[in-house]
Amino acid sequence: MGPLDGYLPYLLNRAGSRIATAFSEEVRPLGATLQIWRVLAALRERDGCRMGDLSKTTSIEVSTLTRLVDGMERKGLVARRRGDADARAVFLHVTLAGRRLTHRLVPIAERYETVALQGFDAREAEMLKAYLQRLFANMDGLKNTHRRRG
Amino acid sequence: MGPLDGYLPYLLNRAGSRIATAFSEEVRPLGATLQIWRVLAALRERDGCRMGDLSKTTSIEVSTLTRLVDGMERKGLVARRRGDADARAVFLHVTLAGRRLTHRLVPIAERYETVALQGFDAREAEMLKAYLQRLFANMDGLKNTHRRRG
DNA sequence: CACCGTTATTTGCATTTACAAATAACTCCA
DNA sequence: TGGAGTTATTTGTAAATGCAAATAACGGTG
Repeated sequence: MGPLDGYLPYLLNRAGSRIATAFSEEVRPLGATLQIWRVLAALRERDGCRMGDLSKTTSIEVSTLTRLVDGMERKGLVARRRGDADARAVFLHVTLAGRRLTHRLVPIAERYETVALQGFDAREAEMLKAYLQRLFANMDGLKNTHRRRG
Repeated sequence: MGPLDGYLPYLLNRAGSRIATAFSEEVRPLGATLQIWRVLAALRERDGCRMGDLSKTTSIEVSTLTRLVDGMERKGLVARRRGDADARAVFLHVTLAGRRLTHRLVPIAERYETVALQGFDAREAEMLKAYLQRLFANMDGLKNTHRRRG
């Protein structure tokens, strides 16, 4: 065990990408991808949200999200709807097909959560999650610090 | 706070990508990228390791790594060396310029660790790291399960 | 030694990604 | 009302990515 194993961003990335690739591989036969799942999961939580919000909750860059949503629209999973109060905004809605796909993905996602947390008792799992929330909040705090100061 | 905030892979990805983008942005002026840092960090721990090992420790897909290393070689940061015992293997070595860049990146990386863990006491930080190690081990356990069974 | 299956790395190619610029629509204020 | 400055999304374009196929070299066996 070298110094890397004590370096938090490394541990974070290692764990995250391991889950990501495993999940991706598993949902591919369903015609889904990890990014598609992220969008569907976000919409499951709040349907009809705008591109910008979706970008924030999924951590997918907006321009990337645009094209991802293009594809999902072509597949009939979601539908864009221009805002009527504010015509700049675009609201994204899941379609029936999208909901069906979501229903197939949810149990897989749940299983991954279970597997990832194997050997954790409830208290430990909660602590890990709370730590990750705090970590994120810390990073969120200095958002744009680097650019804005210049 | 919706169900997503209790979903571990989501929290992991959110925290990880936030750190990743912030770090990337910061090292860009130095002519570095996050991926370059990952390679240099891995080599700092163990110089002269093979492409395959490097792929594992950095979580960068081998074919991606090949091209990344091409670029780093062009920049004079690393040097490939064909194995003499096994001519299939390629061993990667940091050059002087690579070490110099590493020295400039290390303090930045350390700062990110500090910022990410702001408000954590030593015990909490250690627990978080230990949890992430366990999480990774859990995922590592079922590596390739999906494909091999077929 | 020649062949076969395996392993390490690279290459081909289509897709995904990100930054920056463009577009479109808003708000505010003179 | 008519800019000026801002915000939301998309598009242009170059680079990064990942899968699958290709290449190269290994180990063992006949």
